[in-house]
Amino acid sequence: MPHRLSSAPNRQRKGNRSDDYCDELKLADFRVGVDNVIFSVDTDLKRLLVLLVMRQEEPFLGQWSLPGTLVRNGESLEAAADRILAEKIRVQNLYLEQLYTFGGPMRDPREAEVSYGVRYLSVSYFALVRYSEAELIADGVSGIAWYPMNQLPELAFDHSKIIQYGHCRLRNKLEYSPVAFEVLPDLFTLSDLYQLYTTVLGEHFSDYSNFRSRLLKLKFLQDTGVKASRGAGRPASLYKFDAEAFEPLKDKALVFI
Amino acid sequence: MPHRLSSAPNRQRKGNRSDDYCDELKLADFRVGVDNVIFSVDTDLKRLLVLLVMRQEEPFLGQWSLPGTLVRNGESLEAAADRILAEKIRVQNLYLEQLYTFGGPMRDPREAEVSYGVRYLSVSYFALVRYSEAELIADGVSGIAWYPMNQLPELAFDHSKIIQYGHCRLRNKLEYSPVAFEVLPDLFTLSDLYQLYTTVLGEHFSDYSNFRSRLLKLKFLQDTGVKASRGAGRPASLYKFDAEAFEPLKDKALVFI
DNA sequence: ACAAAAGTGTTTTTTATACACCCATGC
DNA sequence: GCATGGGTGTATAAAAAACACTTTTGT
Repeated sequence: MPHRLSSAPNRQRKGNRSDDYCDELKLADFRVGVDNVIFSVDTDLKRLLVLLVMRQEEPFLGQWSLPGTLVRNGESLEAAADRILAEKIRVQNLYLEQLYTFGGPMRDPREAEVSYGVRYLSVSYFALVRYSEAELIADGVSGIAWYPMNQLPELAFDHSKIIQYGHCRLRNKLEYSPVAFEVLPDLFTLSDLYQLYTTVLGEHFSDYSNFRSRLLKLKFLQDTGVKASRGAGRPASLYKFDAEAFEPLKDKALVFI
Repeated sequence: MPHRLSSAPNRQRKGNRSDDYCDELKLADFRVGVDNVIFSVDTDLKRLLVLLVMRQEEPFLGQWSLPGTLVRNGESLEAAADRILAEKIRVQNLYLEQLYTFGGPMRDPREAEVSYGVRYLSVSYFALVRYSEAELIADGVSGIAWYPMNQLPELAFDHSKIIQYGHCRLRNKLEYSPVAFEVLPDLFTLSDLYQLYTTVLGEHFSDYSNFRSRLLKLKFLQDTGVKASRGAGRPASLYKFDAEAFEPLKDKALVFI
Protein backbone atom coordinates (compact mmCIF):
# COMPACT_ATOMS: atom_id res chain seq x y z
CA MET A 1 0.00 0.00 0.00
CA PRO A 2 2.21 2.73 -1.29
CA HIS A 3 1.58 6.35 -0.82
CA ARG A 4 2.72 9.51 -2.50
CA LEU A 5 2.85 12.97 -1.14
CA SER A 6 4.52 16.15 -2.14
CA SER A 7 3.63 18.53 0.67
CA ALA A 8 3.59 18.62 4.43
CA PRO A 9 2.20 15.82 6.60
CA ASN A 10 -1.52 15.99 7.19
CA ARG A 11 -2.54 16.25 10.78
CA GLN A 12 -6.01 15.03 11.56
CA ARG A 13 -7.75 17.54 13.78
CA LYS A 14 -10.63 16.21 15.72
CA GLY A 15 -12.58 19.14 17.07
CA ASN A 16 -12.39 22.63 18.45
CA ARG A 17 -11.74 22.05 22.11
CA SER A 18 -9.16 24.38 23.58
CA ASP A 19 -6.81 21.61 24.69
CA ASP A 20 -6.71 20.12 21.24
CA TYR A 21 -3.15 21.07 20.57
CA CYS A 22 -2.06 19.59 23.86
CA ASP A 23 -3.93 16.36 23.21
CA GLU A 24 -2.34 16.02 19.84
CA LEU A 25 1.06 16.09 21.38
CA LYS A 26 0.14 13.39 23.85
CA LEU A 27 1.24 9.90 23.06
CA ALA A 28 -1.52 7.53 22.18
CA ASP A 29 -2.16 4.45 24.29
CA PHE A 30 -2.56 1.38 22.20
CA ARG A 31 -4.17 -1.99 22.39
CA VAL A 32 -2.56 -4.18 19.79
CA GLY A 33 -4.63 -6.83 18.09
CA VAL A 34 -3.55 -9.59 15.79
CA ASP A 35 -5.85 -10.67 12.96
CA ASN A 36 -5.16 -13.78 10.95
CA VAL A 37 -6.05 -14.27 7.33
CA ILE A 38 -6.01 -18.05 7.21
CA PHE A 39 -6.17 -19.51 3.73
CA SER A 40 -6.59 -23.06 2.60
CA VAL A 41 -7.12 -24.56 -0.78
CA ASP A 42 -9.84 -27.07 -1.53
CA THR A 43 -8.42 -28.60 -4.68
CA ASP A 44 -11.40 -30.92 -5.20
CA LEU A 45 -13.90 -28.13 -5.50
CA LYS A 46 -11.21 -25.79 -6.85
CA ARG A 47 -11.85 -23.12 -4.27
CA LEU A 48 -9.66 -20.86 -2.24
CA LEU A 49 -11.02 -20.62 1.30
CA VAL A 50 -10.63 -18.15 4.15
CA LEU A 51 -11.39 -18.96 7.77
CA LEU A 52 -13.97 -16.67 9.36
CA VAL A 53 -15.43 -16.57 12.83
CA MET A 54 -18.67 -15.08 14.10
CA ARG A 55 -18.07 -12.29 16.58
CA GLN A 56 -19.33 -13.12 20.08
CA GLU A 57 -19.14 -9.61 21.47
CA GLU A 58 -19.54 -5.95 20.67
CA PRO A 59 -18.62 -4.25 18.49
CA PHE A 60 -19.95 -6.01 15.39
CA LEU A 61 -21.59 -8.74 17.47
CA GLY A 62 -22.97 -11.46 15.23
CA GLN A 63 -20.93 -10.44 12.20
CA TRP A 64 -18.31 -12.51 10.48
CA SER A 65 -14.73 -11.47 11.04
CA LEU A 66 -11.16 -12.68 10.88
CA PRO A 67 -10.03 -14.72 13.86
CA GLY A 68 -8.17 -12.24 16.03
CA THR A 69 -7.07 -11.53 19.54
CA LEU A 70 -5.48 -8.78 21.57
CA VAL A 71 -1.83 -9.22 22.46
CA ARG A 72 -1.14 -10.16 26.07
CA ASN A 73 1.63 -9.27 28.46
CA GLY A 74 4.91 -10.86 27.52
CA GLU A 75 3.54 -12.27 24.30
CA SER A 76 5.20 -11.58 20.97
CA LEU A 77 3.07 -10.63 18.00
CA GLU A 78 3.78 -13.90 16.32
CA ALA A 79 2.98 -15.85 19.47
CA ALA A 80 -0.39 -14.11 19.58
CA ALA A 81 -0.96 -15.06 15.95
CA ASP A 82 -0.06 -18.66 16.75
CA ARG A 83 -2.32 -18.69 19.77
CA ILE A 84 -5.44 -17.49 18.01
CA LEU A 85 -4.78 -19.88 15.18
CA ALA A 86 -4.38 -22.81 17.54
CA GLU A 87 -7.63 -21.86 19.27
CA LYS A 88 -9.61 -22.10 16.07
CA ILE A 89 -8.01 -24.84 14.09
CA ARG A 90 -5.84 -27.94 14.50
CA VAL A 91 -3.18 -28.39 11.83
CA GLN A 92 0.11 -30.20 11.42
CA ASN A 93 1.57 -27.88 8.82
CA LEU A 94 1.24 -24.24 8.26
CA TYR A 95 2.92 -21.26 6.79
CA LEU A 96 2.63 -18.02 8.73
CA GLU A 97 3.96 -14.57 8.03
CA GLN A 98 3.18 -11.00 8.90
CA LEU A 99 1.02 -9.14 6.45
CA TYR A 100 0.46 -5.50 7.27
CA THR A 101 -0.33 -3.22 10.17
CA PHE A 102 -3.54 -1.26 10.02
CA GLY A 103 -3.63 1.54 12.50
CA GLY A 104 -5.50 4.64 11.46
CA PRO A 105 -7.37 6.29 14.30
CA MET A 106 -11.08 5.34 14.39
CA ARG A 107 -10.69 2.09 12.50
CA ASP A 108 -12.16 0.45 15.59
CA PRO A 109 -15.47 1.90 16.85
CA ARG A 110 -14.36 1.25 20.42
CA GLU A 111 -12.10 4.26 20.04
CA ALA A 112 -15.11 6.52 19.69
CA GLU A 113 -16.65 5.70 23.08
CA VAL A 114 -14.17 7.72 25.08
CA SER A 115 -12.89 10.47 22.90
CA TYR A 116 -9.23 10.32 23.90
CA GLY A 117 -9.13 6.74 25.03
CA VAL A 118 -7.04 3.89 23.79
CA ARG A 119 -6.30 3.30 20.14
CA TYR A 120 -6.72 -0.08 18.50
CA LEU A 121 -4.10 -1.27 16.10
CA SER A 122 -4.24 -4.46 14.08
CA VAL A 123 -1.19 -6.37 13.01
CA SER A 124 -2.44 -8.85 10.45
CA TYR A 125 -0.88 -12.20 9.76
CA PHE A 126 -1.31 -14.37 6.77
CA ALA A 127 -1.45 -18.15 7.05
CA LEU A 128 -1.77 -21.03 4.65
CA VAL A 129 -2.85 -24.41 6.00
CA ARG A 130 -3.52 -27.81 4.52
CA TYR A 131 -7.23 -28.08 3.92
CA SER A 132 -7.56 -31.84 4.17
CA GLU A 133 -6.06 -32.10 7.64
CA ALA A 134 -7.38 -28.86 9.10
CA GLU A 135 -9.86 -29.50 11.90
CA LEU A 136 -11.96 -26.54 12.92
CA ILE A 137 -12.42 -26.25 16.66
CA ALA A 138 -16.06 -25.65 17.42
CA ASP A 139 -16.34 -24.46 21.02
CA GLY A 140 -20.10 -24.79 21.35
CA VAL A 141 -21.57 -21.43 20.59
CA SER A 142 -19.04 -19.92 18.25
CA GLY A 143 -19.64 -19.84 14.54
CA ILE A 144 -16.57 -20.75 12.55
CA ALA A 145 -16.40 -21.60 8.88
CA TRP A 146 -14.37 -21.72 5.70
CA TYR A 147 -15.67 -19.20 3.20
CA PRO A 148 -14.77 -19.29 -0.49
CA MET A 149 -12.86 -16.18 -1.48
CA ASN A 150 -15.44 -15.30 -4.10
CA GLN A 151 -18.40 -15.55 -1.72
CA LEU A 152 -17.29 -13.57 1.29
CA PRO A 153 -20.00 -12.17 3.55
CA GLU A 154 -19.95 -8.65 4.92
CA LEU A 155 -17.19 -8.43 7.47
CA ALA A 156 -16.53 -6.56 10.71
CA PHE A 157 -14.02 -3.70 10.97
CA ASP A 158 -11.78 -3.29 7.94
CA HIS A 159 -11.41 -7.04 7.58
CA SER A 160 -12.46 -7.15 3.93
CA LYS A 161 -9.57 -4.90 3.09
CA ILE A 162 -7.20 -7.08 5.10
CA ILE A 163 -8.36 -10.18 3.23
CA GLN A 164 -7.86 -8.53 -0.15
CA TYR A 165 -4.38 -7.59 0.87
CA GLY A 166 -3.73 -11.14 2.03
CA HIS A 167 -5.04 -12.59 -1.21
CA CYS A 168 -2.64 -10.43 -3.12
CA ARG A 169 0.25 -11.62 -0.98
CA LEU A 170 -0.74 -15.26 -1.38
CA ARG A 171 -0.68 -15.00 -5.16
CA ASN A 172 2.72 -13.36 -5.12
CA LYS A 173 4.10 -15.91 -2.68
CA LEU A 174 3.05 -18.77 -4.91
CA GLU A 175 4.87 -17.23 -7.84
CA TYR A 176 8.27 -16.83 -6.31
CA SER A 177 8.44 -18.94 -3.20
CA PRO A 178 7.93 -22.57 -2.29
CA VAL A 179 4.99 -21.97 0.08
CA ALA A 180 2.99 -24.61 -1.72
CA PHE A 181 5.16 -27.34 -0.24
CA GLU A 182 4.44 -26.16 3.29
CA VAL A 183 0.88 -27.08 2.72
CA LEU A 184 1.11 -30.12 0.50
CA PRO A 185 1.70 -33.62 1.94
CA ASP A 186 5.33 -34.76 2.01
CA LEU A 187 4.59 -36.88 -1.00
CA PHE A 188 2.46 -35.37 -3.69
CA THR A 189 1.81 -35.72 -7.38
CA LEU A 190 2.57 -33.01 -9.87
CA SER A 191 -1.14 -32.67 -10.53
CA ASP A 192 -1.70 -31.99 -6.85
CA LEU A 193 0.76 -29.16 -7.14
CA TYR A 194 -0.70 -27.94 -10.42
CA GLN A 195 -4.23 -27.94 -9.04
CA LEU A 196 -3.15 -25.91 -6.05
CA TYR A 197 -1.65 -23.36 -8.39
CA THR A 198 -4.62 -23.17 -10.72
CA THR A 199 -7.03 -22.84 -7.82
CA VAL A 200 -5.22 -19.81 -6.45
CA LEU A 201 -3.88 -18.24 -9.64
CA GLY A 202 -6.60 -19.18 -12.11
CA GLU A 203 -6.40 -21.58 -15.05
CA HIS A 204 -4.64 -19.16 -17.29
CA PHE A 205 -1.19 -19.00 -15.79
CA SER A 206 0.32 -21.98 -17.62
CA ASP A 207 -0.77 -25.31 -19.04
CA TYR A 208 0.00 -28.51 -17.18
CA SER A 209 2.60 -29.75 -19.59
CA ASN A 210 4.67 -26.57 -19.48
CA PHE A 211 4.27 -26.18 -15.75
CA ARG A 212 5.52 -29.69 -15.33
CA SER A 213 8.59 -29.45 -17.50
CA ARG A 214 9.60 -26.09 -16.08
CA LEU A 215 9.48 -27.37 -12.54
CA LEU A 216 11.26 -30.63 -13.27
CA LYS A 217 14.06 -28.80 -15.04
CA LEU A 218 14.72 -26.92 -11.82
CA LYS A 219 15.71 -30.20 -10.15
CA PHE A 220 14.27 -29.61 -6.70
CA LEU A 221 11.43 -32.07 -7.05
CA GLN A 222 12.51 -35.63 -6.43
CA ASP A 223 10.62 -38.45 -8.08
CA THR A 224 10.30 -41.11 -5.38
CA GLY A 225 9.30 -43.73 -7.94
CA VAL A 226 6.25 -44.59 -5.85
CA LYS A 227 3.04 -44.49 -7.83
CA ALA A 228 -0.30 -43.21 -6.60
CA SER A 229 -3.42 -44.56 -8.25
CA ARG A 230 -6.46 -42.39 -7.79
CA GLY A 231 -9.43 -43.97 -9.55
CA ALA A 232 -9.32 -44.00 -13.30
CA GLY A 233 -6.33 -42.93 -15.30
CA ARG A 234 -2.64 -43.65 -15.23
CA PRO A 235 -1.12 -43.66 -11.75
CA ALA A 236 1.01 -40.60 -10.97
CA SER A 237 4.49 -40.52 -9.55
CA LEU A 238 4.81 -39.18 -6.04
CA TYR A 239 7.33 -36.40 -5.72
CA LYS A 240 8.96 -34.79 -2.74
CA PHE A 241 10.30 -31.28 -2.33
CA ASP A 242 14.06 -31.20 -1.85
CA ALA A 243 14.70 -28.12 0.27
CA GLU A 244 18.46 -28.43 -0.12
CA ALA A 245 18.29 -28.45 -3.89
CA PHE A 246 16.02 -25.43 -3.71
CA GLU A 247 18.47 -23.35 -1.64
CA PRO A 248 20.40 -21.83 -4.57
CA LEU A 249 17.14 -20.78 -6.23
CA LYS A 250 15.54 -19.14 -3.26
CA ASP A 251 16.47 -15.57 -4.22
CA LYS A 252 15.60 -15.92 -7.88
CA ALA A 253 12.43 -14.35 -9.07
CA LEU A 254 9.61 -16.17 -10.79
CA VAL A 255 10.58 -19.75 -10.29
CA PHE A 256 7.08 -21.05 -10.36
CA ILE A 257 4.79 -19.42 -12.81
CA MET B 1 10.06 -12.77 7.46
CA PRO B 2 8.35 -16.09 7.14
CA HIS B 3 8.04 -18.61 9.85
CA ARG B 4 7.32 -22.28 10.02
CA LEU B 5 5.99 -24.29 12.84
CA SER B 6 4.48 -27.67 13.24
CA SER B 7 3.56 -27.79 16.91
CA ALA B 8 1.82 -25.66 19.49
CA PRO B 9 2.42 -21.94 19.94
CA ASN B 10 5.33 -21.05 22.17
CA ARG B 11 4.47 -18.95 25.14
CA GLN B 12 7.28 -16.94 26.59
CA ARG B 13 7.33 -17.33 30.35
CA LYS B 14 9.13 -14.67 32.20
CA GLY B 15 9.69 -15.90 35.74
CA ASN B 16 8.25 -17.94 38.56
CA ARG B 17 6.08 -15.43 40.35
CA SER B 18 2.77 -16.85 41.49
CA ASP B 19 0.68 -14.37 39.51
CA ASP B 20 2.44 -15.21 36.31
CA TYR B 21 -0.49 -16.94 34.77
CA CYS B 22 -2.74 -14.01 35.54
CA ASP B 23 -0.29 -11.54 34.12
CA GLU B 24 -0.02 -13.48 30.94
CA LEU B 25 -3.72 -13.22 30.40
CA LYS B 26 -3.65 -9.48 30.87
CA LEU B 27 -3.63 -7.37 27.78
CA ALA B 28 -0.42 -5.55 27.11
CA ASP B 29 -0.34 -1.76 27.01
CA PHE B 30 1.51 -0.48 24.02
CA ARG B 31 3.35 2.58 22.94
CA VAL B 32 3.57 2.51 19.19
CA GLY B 33 6.61 3.96 17.49
CA VAL B 34 7.25 4.61 13.85
CA ASP B 35 10.76 4.22 12.47
CA ASN B 36 11.64 5.35 8.98
CA VAL B 37 14.23 3.78 6.76
CA ILE B 38 14.87 6.69 4.43
CA PHE B 39 16.93 5.84 1.38
CA SER B 40 18.41 8.04 -1.23
CA VAL B 41 20.73 7.35 -4.10
CA ASP B 42 23.84 9.37 -4.76
CA THR B 43 24.39 8.49 -8.39
CA ASP B 44 27.57 10.54 -8.70
CA LEU B 45 29.40 8.59 -6.04
CA LYS B 46 27.36 5.49 -6.84
CA ARG B 47 26.25 4.99 -3.29
CA LEU B 48 23.00 4.01 -1.65
CA LEU B 49 22.45 6.12 1.46
CA VAL B 50 20.34 5.79 4.59
CA LEU B 51 19.40 8.68 6.83
CA LEU B 52 20.49 8.25 10.44
CA VAL B 53 20.07 10.46 13.47
CA MET B 54 21.99 10.58 16.71
CA ARG B 55 19.83 9.72 19.69
CA GLN B 56 19.40 12.65 22.09
CA GLU B 57 17.99 10.64 24.98
CA GLU B 58 18.11 7.34 26.79
CA PRO B 59 18.09 4.56 25.95
CA PHE B 60 20.99 4.39 23.50
CA LEU B 61 21.87 8.06 24.05
CA GLY B 62 24.58 9.13 21.64
CA GLN B 63 24.11 6.19 19.29
CA TRP B 64 23.01 6.37 15.70
CA SER B 65 19.47 5.24 14.96
CA LEU B 66 16.67 5.48 12.45
CA PRO B 67 14.60 8.65 12.66
CA GLY B 68 11.56 7.66 14.65
CA THR B 69 8.80 8.95 16.84
CA LEU B 70 6.01 7.70 19.03
CA VAL B 71 2.50 7.92 17.62
CA ARG B 72 0.37 10.69 19.10
CA ASN B 73 -3.30 10.92 19.89
CA GLY B 74 -5.42 11.04 16.77
CA GLU B 75 -2.49 10.51 14.49
CA SER B 76 -2.43 7.72 11.92
CA LEU B 77 0.68 5.60 11.55
CA GLU B 78 1.40 7.07 8.19
CA ALA B 79 0.91 10.59 9.49
CA ALA B 80 3.48 9.87 12.17
CA ALA B 81 5.86 8.57 9.53
CA ASP B 82 5.29 11.73 7.49
CA ARG B 83 5.80 13.92 10.53
CA ILE B 84 9.13 12.49 11.56
CA LEU B 85 10.31 12.59 7.98
CA ALA B 86 9.32 16.24 7.61
CA GLU B 87 11.14 17.05 10.84
CA LYS B 88 14.41 15.72 9.54
CA ILE B 89 14.43 16.45 5.88
CA ARG B 90 12.87 18.73 3.29
CA VAL B 91 11.94 17.07 0.01
CA GLN B 92 9.59 17.68 -2.89
CA ASN B 93 9.18 14.08 -3.92
CA LEU B 94 9.15 10.92 -1.97
CA TYR B 95 7.90 7.41 -1.97
CA LEU B 96 6.69 6.06 1.34
CA GLU B 97 5.31 2.68 2.27
CA GLN B 98 4.96 0.50 5.32
CA LEU B 99 7.70 -2.03 5.84
CA TYR B 100 7.17 -4.33 8.79
CA THR B 101 6.08 -4.29 12.40
CA PHE B 102 8.60 -5.37 14.98
CA GLY B 103 7.01 -6.12 18.27
CA GLY B 104 8.61 -8.85 20.33
CA PRO B 105 8.58 -8.18 24.04
CA MET B 106 11.91 -6.77 25.30
CA ARG B 107 13.02 -5.37 21.97
CA ASP B 108 13.11 -2.00 23.73
CA PRO B 109 15.13 -1.82 26.96
CA ARG B 110 12.57 0.59 28.39
CA GLU B 111 10.31 -2.41 28.83
CA ALA B 112 12.72 -3.90 31.36
CA GLU B 113 12.54 -1.01 33.82
CA VAL B 114 9.13 -1.88 35.15
CA SER B 115 8.57 -5.55 34.70
CA TYR B 116 4.96 -5.45 33.52
CA GLY B 117 4.93 -1.93 32.13
CA VAL B 118 4.20 -0.77 28.66
CA ARG B 119 5.40 -2.57 25.58
CA TYR B 120 7.11 -0.77 22.72
CA LEU B 121 6.18 -1.69 19.22
CA SER B 122 7.81 -0.33 16.09
CA VAL B 123 6.01 0.03 12.79
CA SER B 124 8.72 0.69 10.28
CA TYR B 125 8.25 2.68 7.11
CA PHE B 126 10.40 2.70 4.08
CA ALA B 127 11.03 5.87 2.10
CA LEU B 128 12.92 6.80 -1.00
CA VAL B 129 13.78 10.45 -1.59
CA ARG B 130 15.62 12.38 -4.26
CA TYR B 131 19.15 12.90 -3.04
CA SER B 132 19.93 16.07 -4.95
CA GLU B 133 17.03 18.04 -3.54
CA ALA B 134 16.94 16.56 -0.04
CA GLU B 135 17.84 19.15 2.59
CA LEU B 136 18.67 17.79 6.00
CA ILE B 137 17.25 19.83 8.83
CA ALA B 138 19.93 20.45 11.41
CA ASP B 139 18.25 21.67 14.57
CA GLY B 140 21.41 22.80 16.34
CA VAL B 141 22.47 19.93 18.55
CA SER B 142 21.14 16.94 16.71
CA GLY B 143 23.42 14.80 14.66
CA ILE B 144 21.87 13.80 11.37
CA ALA B 145 23.63 12.29 8.39
CA TRP B 146 23.42 10.17 5.26
CA TYR B 147 25.33 6.94 5.73
CA PRO B 148 26.32 4.69 2.84
CA MET B 149 24.64 1.29 3.13
CA ASN B 150 27.99 -0.47 3.15
CA GLN B 151 29.42 1.64 5.97
CA LEU B 152 26.70 1.65 8.58
CA PRO B 153 27.72 2.32 12.17
CA GLU B 154 26.43 0.33 15.10
CA LEU B 155 22.80 1.17 15.59
CA ALA B 156 20.37 1.49 18.49
CA PHE B 157 17.62 -1.07 19.17
CA ASP B 158 17.07 -3.55 16.35
CA HIS B 159 17.54 -0.87 13.75
CA SER B 160 20.21 -2.73 11.79
CA LYS B 161 17.74 -5.51 11.20
CA ILE B 162 15.11 -3.03 10.09
CA ILE B 163 17.51 -1.46 7.60
CA GLN B 164 18.44 -4.83 6.12
CA TYR B 165 14.78 -5.59 5.69
CA GLY B 166 14.26 -2.21 4.04
CA HIS B 167 17.18 -2.74 1.70
CA CYS B 168 15.66 -5.99 0.58
CA ARG B 169 12.35 -4.29 -0.09
CA LEU B 170 13.98 -1.50 -2.04
CA ARG B 171 15.71 -3.93 -4.38
CA ASN B 172 12.48 -5.80 -4.99
CA LYS B 173 10.54 -2.61 -5.56
CA LEU B 174 12.98 -1.47 -8.20
CA GLU B 175 12.57 -4.73 -10.05
CA TYR B 176 8.84 -4.76 -10.43
CA SER B 177 7.54 -1.29 -9.73
CA PRO B 178 8.12 2.20 -11.04
CA VAL B 179 9.43 3.63 -7.73
CA ALA B 180 12.44 5.01 -9.52
CA PHE B 181 10.30 7.65 -11.21
CA GLU B 182 9.04 8.92 -7.87
CA VAL B 183 12.53 9.95 -7.10
CA LEU B 184 13.88 11.00 -10.46
CA PRO B 185 13.24 14.50 -11.85
CA ASP B 186 10.26 14.80 -14.21
CA LEU B 187 12.67 14.82 -17.10
CA PHE B 188 15.57 12.44 -16.93
CA THR B 189 17.98 10.69 -19.23
CA LEU B 190 18.08 6.94 -19.60
CA SER B 191 21.56 6.97 -18.09
CA ASP B 192 20.17 8.68 -14.99
CA LEU B 193 17.73 5.82 -14.69
CA TYR B 194 20.35 3.20 -15.40
CA GLN B 195 22.72 4.65 -12.84
CA LEU B 196 20.04 4.61 -10.20
CA TYR B 197 19.45 0.95 -10.93
CA THR B 198 23.11 -0.05 -10.93
CA THR B 199 23.73 1.82 -7.70
CA VAL B 200 21.02 -0.07 -5.89
CA LEU B 201 21.14 -3.41 -7.68
CA GLY B 202 24.84 -3.64 -8.54
CA GLU B 203 26.50 -3.52 -11.95
CA HIS B 204 25.68 -7.05 -12.80
CA PHE B 205 21.96 -6.90 -13.38
CA SER B 206 22.01 -5.92 -17.04
CA ASP B 207 24.14 -3.92 -19.44
CA TYR B 208 23.08 -0.43 -20.46
CA SER B 209 22.20 -1.31 -24.02
CA ASN B 210 19.87 -4.13 -23.05
CA PHE B 211 18.33 -2.18 -20.18
CA ARG B 212 17.63 0.60 -22.58
CA SER B 213 15.98 -1.43 -25.31
CA ARG B 214 13.91 -3.45 -22.86
CA LEU B 215 12.49 -0.33 -21.25
CA LEU B 216 11.83 1.49 -24.51
CA LYS B 217 9.98 -1.50 -25.91
CA LEU B 218 7.54 -1.23 -23.00
CA LYS B 219 6.43 2.18 -24.33
CA PHE B 220 5.90 3.98 -21.04
CA LEU B 221 8.92 6.25 -21.41
CA GLN B 222 8.27 9.22 -23.64
CA ASP B 223 11.14 10.83 -25.49
CA THR B 224 10.55 14.57 -25.16
CA GLY B 225 13.06 15.31 -27.89
CA VAL B 226 14.80 17.79 -25.61
CA LYS B 227 18.50 17.14 -25.29
CA ALA B 228 20.58 17.48 -22.15
CA SER B 229 24.25 18.16 -22.53
CA ARG B 230 26.31 17.27 -19.49
CA GLY B 231 29.97 18.05 -20.15
CA ALA B 232 31.67 15.88 -22.69
CA GLY B 233 29.91 13.28 -24.75
CA ARG B 234 26.83 13.24 -26.89
CA PRO B 235 23.81 14.99 -25.36
CA ALA B 236 21.16 12.61 -24.07
CA SER B 237 17.46 12.71 -24.76
CA LEU B 238 15.28 13.65 -21.83
CA TYR B 239 12.50 11.19 -21.18
CA LYS B 240 9.40 11.36 -19.04
CA PHE B 241 7.50 8.59 -17.33
CA ASP B 242 4.02 8.12 -18.75
CA ALA B 243 1.94 6.82 -15.83
CA GLU B 244 -1.06 6.15 -18.06
CA ALA B 245 0.91 3.97 -20.44
CA PHE B 246 2.31 2.11 -17.47
CA GLU B 247 -1.14 1.24 -16.04
CA PRO B 248 -1.63 -2.03 -17.95
CA LEU B 249 1.80 -3.23 -16.86
CA LYS B 250 1.48 -2.48 -13.20
CA ASP B 251 0.58 -6.01 -12.13
CA LYS B 252 3.16 -7.71 -14.30
CA ALA B 253 6.22 -9.13 -12.66
CA LEU B 254 9.78 -8.17 -13.54
CA VAL B 255 9.19 -5.25 -15.81
CA PHE B 256 12.47 -3.59 -15.03
CA ILE B 257 15.38 -5.88 -14.62
C1' DA C 1 -12.29 -50.95 -26.01
C1' DC C 2 -12.26 -46.58 -24.35
C1' DA C 3 -12.28 -42.79 -21.20
C1' DA C 4 -9.48 -40.61 -17.92
C1' DA C 5 -5.45 -39.05 -16.02
C1' DA C 6 -0.27 -38.90 -16.47
C1' DG C 7 3.63 -38.00 -18.99
C1' DT C 8 6.63 -36.82 -23.37
C1' DG C 9 7.95 -34.31 -27.28
C1' DT C 10 8.03 -30.78 -31.00
C1' DT C 11 7.37 -26.30 -33.06
C1' DT C 12 7.01 -21.45 -32.83
C1' DT C 13 7.56 -17.20 -30.64
C1' DT C 14 9.45 -14.27 -27.42
C1' DT C 15 12.96 -12.70 -24.36
C1' DA C 16 17.62 -12.49 -22.46
C1' DT C 17 22.61 -11.86 -23.10
C1' DA C 18 26.74 -10.47 -25.07
C1' DC C 19 28.62 -7.92 -27.91
C1' DA C 20 30.25 -4.72 -31.91
C1' DC C 21 29.63 -0.55 -33.80
C1' DC C 22 27.98 4.31 -35.04
C1' DC C 23 26.80 9.24 -33.35
C1' DA C 24 27.27 13.84 -31.31
C1' DT C 25 29.52 16.72 -28.31
C1' DG C 26 33.56 19.19 -25.47
C1' DC C 27 38.16 20.12 -25.23
C1' DG D 1 40.94 14.51 -33.64
C1' DC D 2 40.01 11.92 -30.02
C1' DA D 3 38.09 10.89 -25.62
C1' DT D 4 33.58 10.64 -23.64
C1' DG D 5 29.16 9.40 -23.00
C1' DG D 6 24.75 8.37 -25.90
C1' DG D 7 22.44 5.41 -28.99
C1' DT D 8 21.60 1.38 -32.50
C1' DG D 9 21.90 -3.18 -34.25
C1' DT D 10 22.89 -8.06 -34.64
C1' DA D 11 23.90 -12.93 -33.58
C1' DT D 12 23.25 -16.43 -30.31
C1' DA D 13 21.18 -18.74 -26.52
C1' DA D 14 17.49 -19.57 -23.55
C1' DA D 15 12.87 -19.48 -22.05
C1' DA D 16 7.81 -19.25 -22.62
C1' DA D 17 3.69 -20.74 -24.94
C1' DA D 18 0.90 -23.69 -27.71
C1' DC D 19 -0.34 -28.05 -28.74
C1' DA D 20 -0.02 -32.87 -30.54
C1' DC D 21 0.83 -37.22 -29.07
C1' DT D 22 1.93 -41.55 -26.18
C1' DT D 23 1.46 -44.33 -21.94
C1' DT D 24 -0.92 -46.61 -18.18
C1' DT D 25 -4.53 -47.32 -15.51
C1' DG D 26 -9.97 -48.39 -14.17
C1' DT D 27 -14.23 -49.89 -15.84
